Amino acid sequence: MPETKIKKNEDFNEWYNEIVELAELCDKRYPIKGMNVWRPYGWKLMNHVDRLIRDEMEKTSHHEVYFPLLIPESLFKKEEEHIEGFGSEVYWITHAGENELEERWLLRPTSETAMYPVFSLWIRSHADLPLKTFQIVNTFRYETKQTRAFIRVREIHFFEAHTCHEDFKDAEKQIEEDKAIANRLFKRLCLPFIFSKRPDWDKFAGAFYTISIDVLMPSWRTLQLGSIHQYRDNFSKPYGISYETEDGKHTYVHQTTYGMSERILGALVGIHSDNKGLVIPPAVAPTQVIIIPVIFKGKEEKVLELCDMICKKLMDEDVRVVADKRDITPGSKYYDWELKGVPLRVEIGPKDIEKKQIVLVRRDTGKKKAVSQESAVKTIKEELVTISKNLCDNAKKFLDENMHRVHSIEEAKDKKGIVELPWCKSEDCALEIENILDGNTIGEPIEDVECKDYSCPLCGKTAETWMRYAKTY
RNA sequence: GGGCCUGUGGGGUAGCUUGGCAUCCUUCCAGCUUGGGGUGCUGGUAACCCGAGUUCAAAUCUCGGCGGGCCCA
Repeated sequence: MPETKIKKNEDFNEWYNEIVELAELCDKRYPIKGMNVWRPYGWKLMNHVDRLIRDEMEKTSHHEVYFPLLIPESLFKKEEEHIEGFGSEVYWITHAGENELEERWLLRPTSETAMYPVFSLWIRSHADLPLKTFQIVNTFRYETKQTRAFIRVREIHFFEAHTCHEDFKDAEKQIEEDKAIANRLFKRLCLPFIFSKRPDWDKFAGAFYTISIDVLMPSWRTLQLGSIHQYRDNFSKPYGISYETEDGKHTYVHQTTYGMSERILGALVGIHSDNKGLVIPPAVAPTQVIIIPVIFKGKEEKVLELCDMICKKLMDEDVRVVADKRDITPGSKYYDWELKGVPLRVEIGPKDIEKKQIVLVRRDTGKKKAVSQESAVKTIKEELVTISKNLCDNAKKFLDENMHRVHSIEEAKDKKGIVELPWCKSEDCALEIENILDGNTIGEPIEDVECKDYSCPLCGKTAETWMRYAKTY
């Protein structure tokens, strides 16, 4: 069996580095820190994730746009908190050709300040609302900390949805829709997650509030995969996005945004994969089924014929399938495709021709089974569903086993993963607990928040809700 | 923000202390062979991160840069 040198359960971070390179997801040898090359397989995988996101956007009447990469300094500076939050990590363009620019431009760290001046032109009346847009682009943040493939990078593959609404209430409805989108999307990715309302001091620069989408990695650190922001009219005022109401008055729109990145890929790799390589959920696997002909000299014809036939049948059913006819031994093909995380392998050899069967091997469990050629397509499609379910279940089990609702700091100290402690809503208490537990605040739960029988484990005041703490990426 | 480690063919390494022909495995290419878990054999391609310094001579010593990794705030 192929094995990584570093084992997942011994040194997760090193294992992760090894696996992204071995599986040819990205090439980290590009000579700028945090700017990695997407290799074909990694990019295909990312595109499949993007495809699911686009599907969800389509279903919910968001429209795709593409705004320029460069933003003039004057536009960027209109919202004070925003520039304070991002100021230290933007890349500036100061020169073009031989000339110094009169006004500096920056590479978007996110696109609010590029889009909103234009939204103010697009939106004139209530009939233009809601405006629901999204784009999938590269954004740039000058990261000074340690970078890590897909998890902390300087050029970010970024999904950002931006919406404008008549009032706060309608924007809140959008946030409900966003949560439903997350539920559907991450189910297909087999990634169980938690929503948390981030504490005020840690919300997005300029937001009224922020809801984060976090998963728990096998290193017991959380990884934030997405954010949903309620802006209220914090941006529409400085950027002048107003509309005429039915009764002829002018008022500012309320806005939301939704952001996700290639961190999803980092989570897929980290959570599902093993020491043999990637394990990719069928929904995003670039190849869902790999067919391996087992060829013996003189008998290859019938084997290849059957491979082609099964391959074609699966293609007709929209299964992403490849028949690997390379002139190398079957064993080395098994290694290759296990490394690449293909969910299901089909082996077809002379024995199978005789018995009118084919052999299926699952990537997640390694289990083999023979099925009749007649029912092959049906069984394969069922197996893909089963594999998905199994990946979901395993990941859910890990998350559940590592979420702890406790009432004292002492209890919290020896827990791995995410702990929830009663919280009095004071920033000082939360920051002190961060120190004691050597973790970070993730935020408050947004459901099941009842906590009135408990007191803050630090100051002793009656708790108003729970606060989650974890080590984070 | 602070500290430590590190950079040798595509990947992984030996050599560095004590300066003098760069080791081995793997990958890759060609051919034959093999084929239900990396088939075997033969041949071949391919490397000292960049710059400056010390020296007759630098992968090796010194300084700087860039890159990679780890730890602490």
